[in-house]
Amino acid sequence: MQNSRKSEYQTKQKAQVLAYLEAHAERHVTAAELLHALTAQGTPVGAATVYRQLERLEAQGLVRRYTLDDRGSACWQYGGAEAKAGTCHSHFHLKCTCCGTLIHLDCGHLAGITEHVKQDHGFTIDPARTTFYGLCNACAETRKDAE
Amino acid sequence: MQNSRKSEYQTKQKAQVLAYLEAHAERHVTAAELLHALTAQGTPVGAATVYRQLERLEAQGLVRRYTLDDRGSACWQYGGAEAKAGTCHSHFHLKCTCCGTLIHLDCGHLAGITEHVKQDHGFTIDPARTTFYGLCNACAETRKDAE
DNA sequence: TTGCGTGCAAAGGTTTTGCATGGCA
DNA sequence: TGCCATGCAAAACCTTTGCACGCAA
Repeated sequence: MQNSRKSEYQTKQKAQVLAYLEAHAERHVTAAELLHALTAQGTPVGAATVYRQLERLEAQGLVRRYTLDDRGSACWQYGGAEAKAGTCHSHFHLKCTCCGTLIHLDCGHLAGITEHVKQDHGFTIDPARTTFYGLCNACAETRKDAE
Repeated sequence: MQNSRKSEYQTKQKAQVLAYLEAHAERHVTAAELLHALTAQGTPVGAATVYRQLERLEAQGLVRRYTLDDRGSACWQYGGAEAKAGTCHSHFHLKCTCCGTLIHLDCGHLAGITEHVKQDHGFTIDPARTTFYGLCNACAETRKDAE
């Protein structure tokens, strides 16, 4: 494996995609949304290019790809500095199934889970892939009122 | 909201789909596999019917729908008696990203997670939706050798 | 100038939907 | 008999791929 990477061009489209993901780092973004938003911005980017850029960004570890079990549409989220530094490997993520917010959870209690499961259950959890689904405070309240 | 459900017919196709899911309860089954297997069995079922049955079974809580982030293909797994009895709500699931095995994890230590996160982080985890991804013992060994 | 990145269009696959027919109650 | 479920086919949808052109280095 080599760290050296082939010459990579700096294009407007690449900058646009990355900029949008960065600007909405707290949310997950679908390919369709990205496509539509860039078009609305007056800097339309082809679908193929969007997917290719996302694929590359994912390979570089700058964004993470999620798959909501709604339909077959995937979504991406900017991990940026954290993902680059690799700090996200040591904690878990909470994702609200209602509003889609992703919460980074740095907590010693939670960190012990990985060890516990490995020791007692013989299963190596991959925190980078594991996400807790549930309801955030705001959505829990809203739903409580609704029911 | 009514608990009474409309009259539901008992058809061969429904029995076939459920039987196959039950017979492979330890695995996740894709729609394509289900379709192919039933055809091979000599009891072919239309694609539309398979999807409609899966949708219904999911609504009834008998099977769970997963989405592997590989491609846009979903997969289902029988939860059966456990899902019916609702016991799966109190524990978490471990899923091997390598072989796809699903492990039910009943553990007091893990059960405390939900409470802890709710208390300290204001987030209500839904164990029924949350799955830990990682490597099971077998796959961890295999991968260790490979690398 | 070189060759990577882009755009368009077409292909690929999965899942959904409409409509006429068949089968369960 | 009445109505639900099925099957077929077509559509919708997301994503990938091929190829020629444009643009960054």
